[in-house]
Amino acid sequence: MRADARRNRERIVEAALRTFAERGPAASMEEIAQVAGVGVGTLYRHFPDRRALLEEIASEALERLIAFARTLAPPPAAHDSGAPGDGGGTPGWDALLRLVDYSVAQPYALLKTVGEEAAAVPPDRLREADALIAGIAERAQKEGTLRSDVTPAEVVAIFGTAVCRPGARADDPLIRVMLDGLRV
Amino acid sequence: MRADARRNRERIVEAALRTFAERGPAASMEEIAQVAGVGVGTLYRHFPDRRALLEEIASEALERLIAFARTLAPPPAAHDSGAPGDGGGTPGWDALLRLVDYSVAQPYALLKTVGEEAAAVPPDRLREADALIAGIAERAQKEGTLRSDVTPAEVVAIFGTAVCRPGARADDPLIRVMLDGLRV
DNA sequence: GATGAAGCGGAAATTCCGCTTCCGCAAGAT
DNA sequence: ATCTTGCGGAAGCGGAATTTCCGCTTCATC
Repeated sequence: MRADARRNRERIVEAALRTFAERGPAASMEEIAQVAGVGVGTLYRHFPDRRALLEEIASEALERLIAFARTLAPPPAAHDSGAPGDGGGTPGWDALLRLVDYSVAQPYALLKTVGEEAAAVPPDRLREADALIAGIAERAQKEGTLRSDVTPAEVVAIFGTAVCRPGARADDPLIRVMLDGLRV
Repeated sequence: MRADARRNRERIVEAALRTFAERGPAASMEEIAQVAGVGVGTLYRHFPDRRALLEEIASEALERLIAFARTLAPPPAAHDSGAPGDGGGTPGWDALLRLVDYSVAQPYALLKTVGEEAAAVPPDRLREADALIAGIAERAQKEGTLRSDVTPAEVVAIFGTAVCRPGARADDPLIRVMLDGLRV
C-alpha cells in the first residue's frame, strides 16, 4: 500500500470520528471528506460504502473506549486482599468523572450515534464496554460516593443520554447538575 | 368555513402537536396526516406547505406553555405584602415539577424541536415564556428549595436539553437525577 | 331531496439531497 | 522514464419527502 494512501486512510478515520461525534450520525460523506481534506472519491476508495465506514468507525471508537475504561478499572487482582469495596484502581467517582471528560471529548458519543444507524459492532465488545462502565459505577457505590438507589445499568443509560449528544461539553450545566444528582 | 373543515383543521393541529412531540421535527407530512385521520391533500388544503404547519404548531405550543406557566406563577400582586420571597402562588419547587410533567407530556418538547427547524415564532412570545420559567426558578431559589449556584437562565437551558427530547418521560432516570441535582 | 360549492383522499409528479460512480489527471514506485 | 496506484470532484442515481391535481364525497341551502 502506498504511503500517501495509508496516510489518507488514517485522516479519513480521524475525520469521521470527529465529525460523527460533533454532528451526529447524519453527517454526510461529503462533509467527512471535506474535514479529512480529501475528495469523496478517495473516501470511497478506502471504504466501499457508508456502512463500511460506519462499522470501521464504530469498532475503532469502541476499542478506544474499552482501552480507556480499562485504565480506570482496578487491576485483575487474583485475590482481592484489601478492604471490601476497594479494588485498588482509581477511586470510583474520579473514574466516572474521567469517563465523562473522555466521552464528551472523544468518540463515545459515536456509540449510540453509530449504533442507532445499525452499524454492526461485535456484540461481545459492546457488552464488554457496558460491563466496564457498570463495574466502575458499582465500585463508586461500594465506596459510598455514588448514589446506590440507581442501578449501574441506569447510570450507563444516563451517561448515554447526557453525554452522547452532538456537541456535548463537560461543563454543560446539564452535566454538572447530573453529576451532582448522582453523588451521595 | 364548513363545519367539517374546521374540525379537520383542529384534528390536524392536534395530531401535529402530538406527532412532533413524540417523533421529533423530522416527522413527515404523511405521518401527521395519518395520525389526524385525514389525507395529505386535506393537510395541504389547510397549510400551504410544511413551514406553515410548523409555524402554526410552534405558536400554538408556545401559547399553551405560556398559559400553563401563568397558572403556576404568583398573581401580579401590586404590593407584595407577605414575607420576602413568598409570591403567593404555587411553591416554586412544586411549580418546577409540574412544569416538567407538563413539558414531557404536552408540547414544550416542540419548542426546541420546532425552533431548530427555523419556524419563526414571535421573539417576544419566546422571551415571555423564558421569563416565566426563569421567574419560577428564581422563586424556588428564594424559597430555598432550588440550588442557588445555578442561574435561572441555566435552569431554563437544563430543562431545554433534559426535557425537550423526543420520547422523554417524567420518570426517566435522567430527569429524576437532574431534579435531585437541582434540589437543595 | 336536488343542486352547487366546498372539501376530501390519495395516487402521481416533483423536488431535494446524500450516496456512489467514473474518468482524466497527479504523484509515488521501480 | 514509465508504469501503476491513487486522487479529485463533477455528474448521475435513487429514494424519501413534499407538493400537486382531480374525480368523488359531504355539507349547506332552497
